[in-house]
Amino acid sequence: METITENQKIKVAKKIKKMFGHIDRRTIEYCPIRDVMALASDKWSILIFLYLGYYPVLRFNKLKKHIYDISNKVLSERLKMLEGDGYISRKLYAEVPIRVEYSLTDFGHSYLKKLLELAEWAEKHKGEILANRKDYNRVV
Amino acid sequence: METITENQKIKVAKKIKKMFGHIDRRTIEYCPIRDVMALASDKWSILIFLYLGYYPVLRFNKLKKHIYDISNKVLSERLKMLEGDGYISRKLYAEVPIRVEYSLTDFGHSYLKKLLELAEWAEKHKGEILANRKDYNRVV
DNA sequence: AACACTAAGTTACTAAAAGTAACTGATAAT
DNA sequence: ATTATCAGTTACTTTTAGTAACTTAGTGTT
Repeated sequence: METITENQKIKVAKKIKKMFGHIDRRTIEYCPIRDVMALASDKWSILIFLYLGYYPVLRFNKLKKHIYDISNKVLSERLKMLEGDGYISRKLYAEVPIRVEYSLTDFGHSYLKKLLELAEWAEKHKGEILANRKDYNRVV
Repeated sequence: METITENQKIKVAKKIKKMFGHIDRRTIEYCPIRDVMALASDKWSILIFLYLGYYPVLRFNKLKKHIYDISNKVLSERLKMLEGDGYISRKLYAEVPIRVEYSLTDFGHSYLKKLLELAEWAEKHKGEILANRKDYNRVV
């Protein structure tokens, strides 16, 4: 694992301070982490971002087939919310049967770029995690 | 918003492909996104990471006070899981009353570094999101 | 003409997860 | 003797997620 110096830890703490201002007040007033990330870092949202980053345009059922174990209900909800926050665009073709195409907006791509780095970290470190993973019902 | 070029989009798609191999098979076999991120990008986990990045050592009730609206139950569960996956270390002092200190491991700091970039993105773009946010019960 | 078929969801229902509030256990201070 | 502390746990309620059947409208099949 890449070692992290004390200096880097201090840098991170400063960044968090800068970002939050007075960190504790921010949680109560308005917290972008809670507001923005709750949707955008949701487990299903992440997969939607990644699949739409890989396949530029996907229809509802294609996306569902890729994620394979998401329900219509939740996929539909997440797509609406992600559309509502501007990450995703939805194009409706009034054909028969109906056709709907989903794709990332530029805003969505901007987010995905950052999200991907986190995903790459996960991919890189999955081995460590699985090796270390312990039953989390500790004794003491 | 920073514009994203078509070239950058293609780069992202390639990275995703590289990361997943054949993306669809991976979801069914073992997917680090699902496994790792489901815990580490959870809405409460994110706050735990950020507070432990800001305050290097926190006791249970202090952490709870900072996050302020997390329940004992969920905080306890998340801490166990994050400890189990190696992000967090837990030091128990058999004093009276009992004292337990939580802090990030180096592994946890390594993850936080990446997570922070995503959080900074959220902080930077929260205005746009709130301005664009639409009631997600669309009509058509 | 009657029937199944399609895509993109919605709906009613059940199961799982999260939130709430009271409780635990050992000790020290009042 | 009562109250307080800390780090949780437990039983119960509420919210969220998962399941499976249904919808809508036109097209192709029998």
